[in-house]
Amino acid sequence: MASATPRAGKTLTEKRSGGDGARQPGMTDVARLAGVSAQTVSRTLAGHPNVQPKTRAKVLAAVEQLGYRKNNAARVLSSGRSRTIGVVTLQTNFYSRANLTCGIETAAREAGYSVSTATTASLDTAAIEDAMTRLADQGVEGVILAVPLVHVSPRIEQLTRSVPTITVDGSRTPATEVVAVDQSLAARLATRHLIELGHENIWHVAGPGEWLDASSRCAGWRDTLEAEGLPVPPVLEGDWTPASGYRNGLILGKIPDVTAVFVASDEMAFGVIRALHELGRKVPEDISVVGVDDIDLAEYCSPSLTTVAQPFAEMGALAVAHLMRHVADPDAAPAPASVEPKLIVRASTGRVRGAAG
Amino acid sequence: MASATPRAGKTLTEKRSGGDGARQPGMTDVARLAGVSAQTVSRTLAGHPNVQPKTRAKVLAAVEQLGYRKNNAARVLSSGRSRTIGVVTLQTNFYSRANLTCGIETAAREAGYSVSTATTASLDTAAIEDAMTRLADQGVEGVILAVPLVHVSPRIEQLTRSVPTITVDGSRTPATEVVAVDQSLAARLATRHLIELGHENIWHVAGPGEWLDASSRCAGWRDTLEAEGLPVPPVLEGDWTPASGYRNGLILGKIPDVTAVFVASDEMAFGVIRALHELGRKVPEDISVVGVDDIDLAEYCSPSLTTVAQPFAEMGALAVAHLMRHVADPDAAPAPASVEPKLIVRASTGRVRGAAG
DNA sequence: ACACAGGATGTTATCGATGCCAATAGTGTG
DNA sequence: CACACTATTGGCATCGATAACATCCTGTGT
Repeated sequence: MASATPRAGKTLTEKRSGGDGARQPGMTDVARLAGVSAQTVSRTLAGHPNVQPKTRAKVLAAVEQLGYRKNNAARVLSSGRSRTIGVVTLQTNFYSRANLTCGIETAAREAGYSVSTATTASLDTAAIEDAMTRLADQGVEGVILAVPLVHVSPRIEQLTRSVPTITVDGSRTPATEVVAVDQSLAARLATRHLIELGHENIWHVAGPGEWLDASSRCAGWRDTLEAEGLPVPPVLEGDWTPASGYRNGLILGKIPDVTAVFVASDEMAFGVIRALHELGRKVPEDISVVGVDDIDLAEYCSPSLTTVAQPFAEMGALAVAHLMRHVADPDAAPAPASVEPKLIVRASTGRVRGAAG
Repeated sequence: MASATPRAGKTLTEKRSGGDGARQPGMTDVARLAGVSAQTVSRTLAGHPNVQPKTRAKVLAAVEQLGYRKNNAARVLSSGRSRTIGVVTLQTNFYSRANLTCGIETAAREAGYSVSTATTASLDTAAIEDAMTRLADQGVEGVILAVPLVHVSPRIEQLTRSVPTITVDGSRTPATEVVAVDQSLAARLATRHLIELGHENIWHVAGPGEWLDASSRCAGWRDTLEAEGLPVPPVLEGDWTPASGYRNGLILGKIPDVTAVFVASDEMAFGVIRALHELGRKVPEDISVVGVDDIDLAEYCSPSLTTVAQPFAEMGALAVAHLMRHVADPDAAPAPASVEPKLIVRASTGRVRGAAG
């Protein structure tokens, strides 16, 4: 009986052959063709310095000829490094998400890393745990948590301890660095702008309270008003959608004294403006509106939207940079980074009616 | 001399220990603790039926106790299946991209697959080749090409042959299935709607000519006009951005006879409307505007935008379904799928002025 | 009661690349 | 001219899980 060994060899062949007998060439195949050892092939491909140009050329030629491609799984298994980072985002198609992941992807690629995404439908601790677990199981070297964490569950805590994690615009966990836009500053810029235009009754349509950036913006708005000795009206809360902005706009438009609104996102601001329009209150003549994000459309609605721009792409790059540093040296001290937002004045804000020119 | 073997053992330990001596438990550790073989652990975790409940329980308990997690790289290497699919998209933050990837991610997860993304900055053949190569090197089992391919280079051809590929809304390659929205229908719906409102001079602001969906929409618009015996005005071309819509809107607004415009995307439509507004031409009283996409904001601008909705999320799911089928049976005959868009009438279109009521 | 089918579990080889160490070749110095 | 030293290259074990094969054990039919 030609039992175990030969049979295993045959099995191998069958496994690889997708039906046509061809097999992906391996490093050994390349090595044989080039007349060197597999090890030398590995070194050549890894860009190791100590390889003679002549040898390198031979190897590269063989690689070319066979159409050889490195097997990623094997490389990962053997080296223990996956060269992949994971990104956790919300499933919603917010402008910010699209831009952020874009910046992350680009920066990661430049650092020689791949990106694996895991989205979560909700801010549920369980859902986020699940997303992070999926990434961890995939063997990512680090994770960028682009969701606003409210509670940090023990499980998440544990995960962030075993996998370097950077939180973007979220709450800070003990083991996590945070890269964030200074949301409080964004709110102050917007509110101050309105105050400078003479407004004294400035309302706020906020994002969901569970979101850190929503509450930061709210706080920034409140602080600015209080610092100026202006009244702080009740907060209206939306869910980031234009529809929620619209609903709140309908409420706002019926309140006589309101002359300005700081809305926590451009999308909601669109809804607010729409509602005000329907109620016959003109923007900016009757009411000034400021948004946050500077989405592409902000400049092209009527009136064009005054807003606070957030450098999403740069944030993505920054997050990757921090993550790389953290991956390289897990013991490095966390260095939270914050990026400054920028006020962009357009046509949706104006001097309060009747105010001194 | 305790030479080679022991030393290698030590190396291992050092490699794993991230400084604290703890090591990720492996399958053998679990097996030892549960008092079974590694194979049984594997079977249990793979949900293999032939495992006694008692044994399964022991294994699961051991897994739990050690906090064991399967090593993905090892699994992939040994099984030859990565359970990962790749998605190639453009870096631009178009609404469609965000929604599509969302649908893909969700569907993939439900099918037990992970998603790895690769974005390309341009439609360059080289850039797309690069993105696909990155994914292929990562060992994805299939690829969803969510970019509109113009030319299919030999290299891409070759890649699609070795990796099951589904193209979304792109041109059809020999080895590729296509899942697409019927863009021509979208254009016909929009154009017919305008015709029914009495418009006879219907212009079109198209997307970039290299994009298949742009040219399909353009063709659908042209065909409909010709079928009705209406004049076919010159095509204005934009680049999907609101800014390009604005530029074309400025041109359109100065042409006296124009009473309706079919714009190839909502974002451009916003720009067009904005320009018309600035020129003092009212929408829809003077000019009716129809967009395509039904972005979230379409309903909340003034006037709310009549548009043709595209079921992006469903398309993503459909693409994944087709890909899974293709991965399971690479020899299956391609079955192109097409999804129907839906006209959504809002306030940016109206009867042509002076037309019979 | 015995043989046999079939379920449950263990054993072995292997996936493909890399890290460490050994071996060899080539260079410079006293 | 010998020795030390370094630049190159090869050999071996190994990462952790799985497929195929071998084995053992239990229940059932005649």
